[in-house]
Amino acid sequence: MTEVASPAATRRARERGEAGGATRERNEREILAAAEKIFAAHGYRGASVQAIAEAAGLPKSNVLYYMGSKRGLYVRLLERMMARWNALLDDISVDDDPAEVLEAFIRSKMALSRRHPEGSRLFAAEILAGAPFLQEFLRGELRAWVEERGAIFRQWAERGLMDPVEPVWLIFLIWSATQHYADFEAQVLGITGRDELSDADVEQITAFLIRVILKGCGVTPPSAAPG
Amino acid sequence: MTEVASPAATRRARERGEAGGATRERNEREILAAAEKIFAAHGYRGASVQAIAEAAGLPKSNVLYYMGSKRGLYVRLLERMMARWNALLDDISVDDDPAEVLEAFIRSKMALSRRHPEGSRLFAAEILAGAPFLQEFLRGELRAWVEERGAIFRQWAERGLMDPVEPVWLIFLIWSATQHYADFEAQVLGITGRDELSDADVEQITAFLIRVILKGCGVTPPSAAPG
DNA sequence: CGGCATGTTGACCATGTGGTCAGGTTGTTT
DNA sequence: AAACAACCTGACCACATGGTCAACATGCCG
Repeated sequence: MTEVASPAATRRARERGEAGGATRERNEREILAAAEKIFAAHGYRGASVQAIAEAAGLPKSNVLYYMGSKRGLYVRLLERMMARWNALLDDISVDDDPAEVLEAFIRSKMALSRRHPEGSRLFAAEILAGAPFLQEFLRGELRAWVEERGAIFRQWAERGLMDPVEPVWLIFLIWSATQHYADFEAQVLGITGRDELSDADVEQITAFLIRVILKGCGVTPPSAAPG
Repeated sequence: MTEVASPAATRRARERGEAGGATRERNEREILAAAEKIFAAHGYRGASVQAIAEAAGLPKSNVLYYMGSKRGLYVRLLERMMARWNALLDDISVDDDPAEVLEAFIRSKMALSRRHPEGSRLFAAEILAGAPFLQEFLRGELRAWVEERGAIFRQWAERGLMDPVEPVWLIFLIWSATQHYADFEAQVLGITGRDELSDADVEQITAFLIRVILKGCGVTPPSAAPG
């Protein structure tokens, strides 16, 4: 009567009337989402494949069938997050307006933390552990990214468009301030006494950061630019 | 001939000519330091008593003999860190100078992160995991701490001593910016290409943060106060 | 239908986990 | 010396870990 041996996930998929090839894609997505959450909360060692499988609603064996190994799954998640990261503020030039660029930088970084809080925490946990999987990325791509932007900031300072601050510390300031709301969400919610931050809250925080950081660096907002 | 059964730690202690009661104290200190490092890097679940014992140079049984349980050890470490935290910026008043207070705030928070990077990371890992052991502290003591300081910031704004910024976001900004250099040390070192941050680096960063944040909030340094 | 790739999973394995405990050594007091 | 508490630790336990595998189900092609 009841189809005892029908795989749970496939059965569920079929009940929703999904097309053939969509199952794999859906399962993978669900596994990646579950894994991101577990790895973010407990770090690489603290996460167990069993816990990921339960969060994804699949047997442990199935998770390993799709992902090969715990390590492979973790690396894949890190790479996904680095790709999102790399899409940020891809091209800026010395001729751009500092105020606009810095505002866009803060906004897009804040949006990334808000859209992918688990990914952000996953990254944080990896760094806390000493970045065993990300050494190369940090010392290579990311370092170059920072230096390129830093060079532009410096030229802006020379042109008198902003104070002569050390660009690297400025970038770290923006990173930390924005990342804080994803990584330390539990602290933020506990102290503010809320269940979650609304879009309005986030907009208010973003505006605060833009205002304080731009003013703090002596960057004049575009509307007040000398004509 | 050789005293086979003499406990390793005790033997070592005696070789250094330590007094009687000092051994326990020394072992406890060593265990706490080792545990802080391991918990900070791998979180509560990811840390193993075995790893802590090895880092402390003691048998696992000995660690459990001193600390009772993994959980008890973890809680003890958290409490030690919260005590350090609570000692910060204990009493400020509306009549204090905003510039001096904010500078002292940033300086002392930066010093805490620098003096106890492992404790700082331990705290970060606990928050990343959703603060399972610190809910009470966050919603109680720490929240009250923030609200008290916030009230003073607000009065300063009313008196025109600083811009009317939301105090909570300002406190989070200072926390995140300072904590960053402990929690994300691996990232900072990777990007700057150094082995460690020197005292001079830290002083430079501290000065940068003080300058940008005070200016960003419209706080006039004491030397330039209207007379 | 038959055949083959793909998907699915319970049972299993070696290893690691937190924690207990018996049996020992040491330090202190008498 | 004797007695007692404190200290120390290897051996052990029940359980969880990441990963393998054989057995089976299914999807798709002819």
